[in-house]
Amino acid sequence: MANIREIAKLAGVSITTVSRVLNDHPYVSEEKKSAVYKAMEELNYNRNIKAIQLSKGVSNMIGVVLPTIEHPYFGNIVQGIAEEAMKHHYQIVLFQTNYETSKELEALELLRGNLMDGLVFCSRAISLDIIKEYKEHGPIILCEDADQEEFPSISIPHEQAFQFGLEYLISKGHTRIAYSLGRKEGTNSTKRRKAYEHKMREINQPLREEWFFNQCLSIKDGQQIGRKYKDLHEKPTAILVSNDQVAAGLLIEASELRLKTPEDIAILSFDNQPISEAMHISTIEIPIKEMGRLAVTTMINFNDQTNSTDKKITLSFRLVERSTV
Amino acid sequence: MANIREIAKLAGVSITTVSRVLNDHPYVSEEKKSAVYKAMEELNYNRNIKAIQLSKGVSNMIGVVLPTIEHPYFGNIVQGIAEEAMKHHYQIVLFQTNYETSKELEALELLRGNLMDGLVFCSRAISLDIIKEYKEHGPIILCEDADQEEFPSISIPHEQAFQFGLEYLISKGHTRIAYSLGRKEGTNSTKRRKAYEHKMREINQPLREEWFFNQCLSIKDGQQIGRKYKDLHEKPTAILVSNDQVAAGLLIEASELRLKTPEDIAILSFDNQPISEAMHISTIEIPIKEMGRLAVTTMINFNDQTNSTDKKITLSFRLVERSTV
DNA sequence: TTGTATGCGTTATCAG
DNA sequence: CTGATAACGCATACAA
Repeated sequence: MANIREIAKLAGVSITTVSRVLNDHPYVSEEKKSAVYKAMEELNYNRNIKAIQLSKGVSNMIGVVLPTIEHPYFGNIVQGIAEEAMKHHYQIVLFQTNYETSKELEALELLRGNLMDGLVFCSRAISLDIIKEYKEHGPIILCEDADQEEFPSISIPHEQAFQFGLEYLISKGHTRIAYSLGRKEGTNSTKRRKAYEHKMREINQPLREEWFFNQCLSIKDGQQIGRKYKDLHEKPTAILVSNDQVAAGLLIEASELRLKTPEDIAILSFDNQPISEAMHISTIEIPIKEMGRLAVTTMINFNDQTNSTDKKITLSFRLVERSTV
Repeated sequence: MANIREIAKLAGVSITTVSRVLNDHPYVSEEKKSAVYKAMEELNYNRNIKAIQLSKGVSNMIGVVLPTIEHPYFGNIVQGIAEEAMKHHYQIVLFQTNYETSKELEALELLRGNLMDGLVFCSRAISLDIIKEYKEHGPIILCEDADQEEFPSISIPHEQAFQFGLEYLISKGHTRIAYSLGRKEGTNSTKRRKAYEHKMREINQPLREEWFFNQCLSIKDGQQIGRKYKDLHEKPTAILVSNDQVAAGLLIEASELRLKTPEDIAILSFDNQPISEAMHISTIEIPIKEMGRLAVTTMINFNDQTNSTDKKITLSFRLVERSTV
């Protein structure tokens, strides 16, 4: 592995000159330049990026923390992150944590070790207090609407969106409304839950524990809801579910139970993934990919932000009416 | 940012001793050790991983090249790669290429620059000849059954699997069989196409160009097939599709066209993703996640492979009979 | 336009 | 058990 020093020696110039040629700096005579190129050719030279990064003190790498890449929601965020990162010549380091705090901590430790320039938390299990300890080691962007002012965040107003969904269902004549969430804890889920409880109180509906379905992320979880629905004494007329995958599963199970949608059970979900379009599921679209893109631009512009006012970005949502409500 | 030198100075020891403490080397007296710890505490010391990597000449990073993370197939591979990589304390650098050779080349160039220890090609557009030029810069693992001996590969025997699928359909009485592929070019698709043509010749069936559906990857593509099917003069009685997403889309469209499955059109797909289980789609399971895992172990063991006999790993497949055939 | 010298932060060798 | 010194490979301030 030839290095810059050997190139310099063979080309009969200084290391600096080689470096200049390498980085397209001006003020290098054509003769020296070609001598350097020739030497590089001869010694089969390869730049060592890690050395450059060490010397410059940056890595052009962004760490991305998420529970799993297999869920469309996170696939989408990563897609957005990747697209934007590529534009700015950043690489992406993926941390699949499966919501294990030890793995999330590992990502933070690598940020501390300067391996990456910054971190994007797509979702987290670890407490904000712990994350705060790593604040000095680089920009950390949160893709959630947590009640904090420490970190920039990109988020969907989950509380309003959930409330909006409930109001839409109510406007369609429903009052007996069930709901599902992706996680029991977790910022987004908590916000949604709060919105639900608030709204039900508003229309004088009791909170029925058996109308709340937890840990619902996949198609399978949606089918599970369908089977539980069947055994329910008191049946809801509508359900607001955590995402399109769950809605798809529920719809499949409902059709097998000979339930009509929306007549027997209306379904409204979130995300607007391709599967919801294919199955004509009414859904509330949230700009997931855009969230990923903004996370990257926010990170890159982190240092030249004079005011901290625009550190918390809130995206919008949009109702997509199809035929399950 | 305090460094090892400052720690040494404050602790009143040499750099070497600090390094020893940092790396849990033996032969350091307790007093010096605690002095070093104290200094580290005082100066708020953080190790610089890039410096370590430069010094050691390794990065513990694996580059993963794939067209998009949004497709379940690749999500699955990455899941496998991530799980195995984590075990061995490797990080993953993601390259979303969208099948653009320039982006694939970028990944190769970063391998050349020693940014990663190795590369896994989950799928590629770039020619093998170009990849070969980067062979010396680190282990490159191919997740495909290409006709080459240069690189280790993990693959599904697509030709046999496709053939097996066709034979299964034939055994169910079908002779008029359509098929879809994910890509026009691409190693796997080419293999599948070859298997199809061979089998059709065997049972004396003509090759009908309009029974071949290309570029089929998503649910939407599957629905598209359904719409095209409707307008077909000569209709096939069965179709072997590229993956479960496509099958799901086709099944949805078929049901909207009031077509019965498998009576009017039998559907057999590949992968055995959750969606196929949910929709009772018959499919040929291939161990995608396992492929990712093996790619990592192969890469890690790359150097201590004495013989090259086990460099090409072929995985198996398995028919999952459900109700679309 | 070119080169010298120093820094980036750590590990490894070798002598003591 | 300990430490000086040389890598690792490159960038850059400063001097010429």
